[in-house]
Amino acid sequence: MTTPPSELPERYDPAAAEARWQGIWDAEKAFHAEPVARDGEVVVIPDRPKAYVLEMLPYPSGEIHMGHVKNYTMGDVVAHHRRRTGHVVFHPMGYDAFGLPAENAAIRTGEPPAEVTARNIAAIRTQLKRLGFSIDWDVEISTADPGYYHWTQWIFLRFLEKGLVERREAAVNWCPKDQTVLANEQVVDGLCERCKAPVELRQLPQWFLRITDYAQALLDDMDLLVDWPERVLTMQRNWIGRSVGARVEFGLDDGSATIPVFTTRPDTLHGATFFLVAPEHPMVPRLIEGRPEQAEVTAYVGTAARTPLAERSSAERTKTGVFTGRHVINPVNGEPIPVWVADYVLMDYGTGAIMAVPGHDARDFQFATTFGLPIRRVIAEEGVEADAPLVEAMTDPGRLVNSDVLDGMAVEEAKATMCAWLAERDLGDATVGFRLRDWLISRQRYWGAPIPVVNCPECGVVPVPDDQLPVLLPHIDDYAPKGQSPLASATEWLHTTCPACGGAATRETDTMDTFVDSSWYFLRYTAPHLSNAPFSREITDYWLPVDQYIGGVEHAILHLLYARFFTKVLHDLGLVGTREPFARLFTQGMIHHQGAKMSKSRGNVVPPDDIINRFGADTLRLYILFMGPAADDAEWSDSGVEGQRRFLDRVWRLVMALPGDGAGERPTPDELAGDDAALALVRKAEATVDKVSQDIGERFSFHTAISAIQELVNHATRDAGDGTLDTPAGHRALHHAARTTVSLLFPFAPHIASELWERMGGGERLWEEPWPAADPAFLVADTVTIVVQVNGKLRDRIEVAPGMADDALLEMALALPKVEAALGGAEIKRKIVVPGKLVNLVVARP
RNA sequence: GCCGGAGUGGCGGAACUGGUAGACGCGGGGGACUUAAAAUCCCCGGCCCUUCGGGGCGUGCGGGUUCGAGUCCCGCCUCCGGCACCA
Repeated sequence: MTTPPSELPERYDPAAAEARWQGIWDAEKAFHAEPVARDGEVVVIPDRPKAYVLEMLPYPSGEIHMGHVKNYTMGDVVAHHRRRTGHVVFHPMGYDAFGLPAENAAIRTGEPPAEVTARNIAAIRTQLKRLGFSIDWDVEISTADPGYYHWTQWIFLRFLEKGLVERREAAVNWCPKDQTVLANEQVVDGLCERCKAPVELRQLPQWFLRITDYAQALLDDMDLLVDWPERVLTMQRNWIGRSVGARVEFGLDDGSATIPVFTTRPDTLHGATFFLVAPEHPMVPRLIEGRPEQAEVTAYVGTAARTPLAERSSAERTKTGVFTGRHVINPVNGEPIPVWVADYVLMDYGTGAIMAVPGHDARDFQFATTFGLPIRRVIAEEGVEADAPLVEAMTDPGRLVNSDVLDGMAVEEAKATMCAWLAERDLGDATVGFRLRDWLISRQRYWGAPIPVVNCPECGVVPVPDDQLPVLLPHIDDYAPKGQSPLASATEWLHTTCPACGGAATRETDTMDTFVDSSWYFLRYTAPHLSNAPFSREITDYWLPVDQYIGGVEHAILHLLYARFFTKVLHDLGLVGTREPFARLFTQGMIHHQGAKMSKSRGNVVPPDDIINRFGADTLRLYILFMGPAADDAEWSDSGVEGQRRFLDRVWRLVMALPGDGAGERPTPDELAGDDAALALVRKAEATVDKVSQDIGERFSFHTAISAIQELVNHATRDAGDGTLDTPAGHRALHHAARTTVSLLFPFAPHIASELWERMGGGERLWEEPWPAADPAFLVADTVTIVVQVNGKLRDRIEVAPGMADDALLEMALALPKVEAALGGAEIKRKIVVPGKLVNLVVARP
């Protein structure tokens, strides 16, 4: 659409109206909610029901995109609806402001990240305000503010006290381009999620949060997440990867030590013919010390360390390994089996060592075949000989063979029996393994919350005392990565005294993963300026859990798992009352354009500001929700946007052309009696109220809510145009339909709705007008359409009064000429009557 | 391979509990208004056949249950997402 909005007065002018209403809402603090924790204030907890409506906070890149528009518009519709249905609505906004992009800009331009970020936040805020969201701007936060990261550090120290923080040397994912360590979650297909450089493994001292301690709780409490999408729960389950099995101790041949393994198949222990340890296994140097194999094994370990992660973890790759010259004793039969080092064994899963059962594990089978190691059958299918040779690993169910006391048992029985057998002899026990790894939170970067500890040559790692928080980011001149944190170059900041002994010490120079910041932000909104605590228990107990959380499915694992973990720990520390942060979650689909995800590199981005400039914010809000089911991906269409603008213009014209009389309350059925068109329109309005309320309140089905409003507007416009409503009752019906339309439209298109509401004499404060409730008297129709079928095929329809007796319906149906023709004189074998719906006549098929 | 989700007109989609398939919107065709255009309004759009009354077929494919299936069951196919050398 290239034509500028007409200057004609009857045309709606979004620019003027939107600016005006945004000004009114701002001045009135229309969307501020209490309670919020403030220094020295007594808290009053409301007795009305609350609704905490939250959308995932944006990273302040400086520009919002259509995904943000969709996310925040959905949240805004829900917030408006809850507000007008009697809830105290908390609807805050903030910025996930630490992170690499601002730092990378600093490396390029030398401008401090804090300044880049402040400018970007201001730009984002302006764009969000242009969309007219009902956000409580009084509680806005930025995770990069010292007032915020003070408490991120404080929470870190609580984790430290609870033993949930660990500093350890570990093989970590290292991105050579970003010069930093990555969390497992940030490595995708062996590449850095951010810059796509191949990730390397490095042994470095790093900081971890022990999320694995909460693996089981994270699984168990999914029961509390009744309104989470199934696929998100599945993704988290896959990620946590619980498997039930056993820990089994294998003694070294010289009796000097035992090496534990984790296996999910303790039933196959008699089939273990060799033993594998990971190259990084701490026992490796001891195993080969002074042996002829030492040189070869050491070389293999070195090669494994240099092999890129993606290659090493590829299932297609041929198995490699090297014999250590040593043996361990299989505890079930005393048999010595050879110990090999193989890089398909992962040090950070299970115990870093496995028993190899080539007969019943595909990977072990391949290894045995490659290196000529024995393969033993211990399970046989029905009708297969116990010693039948295996040409591939047999992983199907069957009966145990060649397994002593287990012989003849089914797999499940054998597992249980073996676990009991091992436990009795103190050789192992039933246990559970998780795929989930501890969360690596240290980053060798500047723009993050400094890890609040001091490294003292005498005392080791010493936490910074609470009263010395926050550990502020120092000013530095050069942000370029050098393999260690740029913070190390701030010498004055770096050198400090040990809080424990007072001697010379240095500060920790690593900063925290930004996912730490965003793991608790939903709590800080309730106390954005509180200076002596991160939040107040009394107030978080009122607001939490978040009633409706909305965001992109790309956060299904990372952010949502971390935030759940944080909430559980804070709960166990007695700091919050809830075990889960987000009671209901909605994950939205992405907006595509020209067949692909919108991205700068593809050049297919449609900037929201452009659309607002051309059509107004209301049109954009309406269109983004009308595109399709909110959970699905949707394809951007310029002409689709125009369609929604046309709709708003139609609403505008409907209201502006309302007759001078007829305004007022909803007419009663009696007042409309005898005026069919007026009655039908009021019925339509009431049905629309019902439909829209359900679609917003229960179904998250915004596109059908909008179509329902469009149907009402079409109905009213049509009847208003052709004179059918040119009666006193008709005018009242028309006014009621228009008022209902505007009221229902408000959550989607708040500016034009407010403007029209005011022009209809409703005043300024539509945001707090009670949500309409349908009058049930109008929801029962005075006629219903009965479908008449013959053998299940539609033949005719009849209009009858509701509640007509079955016999009467049948009689009418049988009298229909079309039905008579379809029956063709055949005998009716069965008559089905569904009251209010249909009649189905069943005859013998010719 | 394992787990989860989805397949409906030219397009996005609707049909919520088994009961009128295609609401609403986009695009398309025709018409009114206009000097013309834009805007607006009206009409027509699943496919095939038709003597213009209507008839047949139709929701990825093949079966089944049922008076009746887009919806339920069984078996496939395709697409999307997650996990995957995790012992």
